[in-house]
Amino acid sequence: MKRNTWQREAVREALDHTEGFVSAQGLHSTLHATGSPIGLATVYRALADLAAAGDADSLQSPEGESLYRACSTNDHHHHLICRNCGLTVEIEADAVETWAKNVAAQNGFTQAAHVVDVFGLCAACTLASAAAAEPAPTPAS
Amino acid sequence: MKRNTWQREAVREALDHTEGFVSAQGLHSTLHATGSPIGLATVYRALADLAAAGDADSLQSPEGESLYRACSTNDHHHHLICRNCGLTVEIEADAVETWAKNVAAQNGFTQAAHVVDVFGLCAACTLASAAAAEPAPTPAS
DNA sequence: TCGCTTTTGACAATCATTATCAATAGCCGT
DNA sequence: ACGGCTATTGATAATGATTGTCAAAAGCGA
Repeated sequence: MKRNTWQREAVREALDHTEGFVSAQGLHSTLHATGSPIGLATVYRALADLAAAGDADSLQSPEGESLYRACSTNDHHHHLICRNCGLTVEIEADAVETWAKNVAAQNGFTQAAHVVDVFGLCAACTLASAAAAEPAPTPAS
Repeated sequence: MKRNTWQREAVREALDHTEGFVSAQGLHSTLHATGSPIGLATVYRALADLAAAGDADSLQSPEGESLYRACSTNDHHHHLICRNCGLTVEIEADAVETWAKNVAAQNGFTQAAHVVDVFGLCAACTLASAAAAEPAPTPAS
């Protein structure tokens, strides 16, 4: 049976109050900062439960950490993430959803889950990056 | 300066001869199996170099490991991967390519890279899984 | 309220990956 | 072809995130 503990509530709430993605460790830090003496392992477990229950979305940062985000809507959507500043834009992808389902079905696959995320440089970072590249275009020794 | 070592060649070749994705560790094992006394750290480095040079693609499995695949063709395609037996089916996704590009552009993003992979259970594993689930469908206590 | 069961939490274990650093081997200029 | 400088290698330790362990504490039903 699933019991109702303040710890789980705390994690859920902390996640709700977070915009963008947080790592389990980050969320743990946040919770500690707000005074909760919650344990790290518990945060991991709560996060995993939340994700399993569909109340949270999880993805992996390019660095390999698992990031979580509150799933405010039932709508399944994906993200466009700036690899430099972390800006996250929610994108709808009905076309992709359908495509993924079809592709899986056509190949006899079931329980299809898809990883669809677009990483890039947002407008601001594109400019910054271009500017940073200017000063030292000479790799000569 | 970039030197040319047999180790790097070995990694590149091993990757070329591998269909689907391999983890760095897996590739290391494969290399050892073929007799190369190459070191694990070196495999990681070579793989990272290859990826940085655009000669290899990398993605992360749902379990958090980094998987690599040879970028043998200019054709950009994606994969449908069986999460149970590892069967990999190459899939074309022109529609997705276009979609990803558009979405990125619409949000001012540049250098868009997308991670589009579908994980699921292949037909065979679906059957096996269903069979395994049969014996105990009653969760009652 | 009582008792059983789940959950917690501190810590150890695990796993992939990266850093370290001395020894080796490539490459360049002579 | 040779010497020397320096990138690369590789064994191992370090790191860092995540998961397992297990006794103690708390929640929920009776």
